[in-house]
Amino acid sequence: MALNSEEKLDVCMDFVVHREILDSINENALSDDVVNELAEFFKVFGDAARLRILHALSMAEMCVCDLCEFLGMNQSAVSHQLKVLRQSRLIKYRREGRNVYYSLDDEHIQQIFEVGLKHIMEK
Amino acid sequence: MALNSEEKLDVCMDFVVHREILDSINENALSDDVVNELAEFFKVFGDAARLRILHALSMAEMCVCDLCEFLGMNQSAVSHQLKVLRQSRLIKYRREGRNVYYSLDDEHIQQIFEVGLKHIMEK
DNA sequence: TCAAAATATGAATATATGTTCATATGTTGA
DNA sequence: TCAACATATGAACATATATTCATATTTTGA
Repeated sequence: MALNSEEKLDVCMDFVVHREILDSINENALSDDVVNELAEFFKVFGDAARLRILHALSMAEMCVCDLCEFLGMNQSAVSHQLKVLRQSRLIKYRREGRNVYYSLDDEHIQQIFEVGLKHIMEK
Repeated sequence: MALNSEEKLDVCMDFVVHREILDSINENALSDDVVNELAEFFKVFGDAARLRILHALSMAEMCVCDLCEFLGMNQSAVSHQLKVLRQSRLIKYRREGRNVYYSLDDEHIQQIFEVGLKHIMEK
């Protein structure tokens, strides 16, 4: 298990450069499960249409038809994106007659936007 | 420009359901530029390998070879991912002899991780 | 009960993204 | 100057993702 700096590795051509650093980083590494869940979570924010939906819903509950008009996208595309957001548990919905009203279901979304905006503003 | 609730729209089959809400949301909508930049920014976090790189670099400066070993990925794949992170200005590098050392270049990365972790832990 | 509206969804297609392979570039020590 | 190492990168390929199209489901009002 524990390699020392004398052992060969197949990753690079020669020796690993900093064994001590690697050991300490491996100790504190996130589990595969956590990393994969995190990636899935952020992936959802990596699409302009979904961001616009989330941002709109942070201001008001909206039905699908409202969102189609706001986004300028057809109903099917919007519904597909809403499904992605639902499955990531970022939004929730309620039915009222023929309409389905969507709203945010995560109090961190605002923070996510803030951090992202800080990054793009400062750079 | 300003539609009232009597006018037809091609997005849905009939009338927009909530004109007032749409108007106020349109007023506060993010610009296309900002939304696209935000999406590009979050897209970078939407990959497990890049998350692991960022998380590792939050603990220590590392050379490419270290990262290959840590990730169990080949050198080319790692370099390609480092390029993505560089271009998003999330990491910086310095050369020291034959090695190139990478480190974080954005003080918001920690916060991004925290918010993401909160989400996956709570749900 | 039936037609029309609002929404959801599967399949197909187009596009974006990640990895690999081969090779180029930059650096060092002999 | 040259060989070997560390890293970067273009092209090809495989996979993932977004959108469209057609159609299914749910609900309401007549």
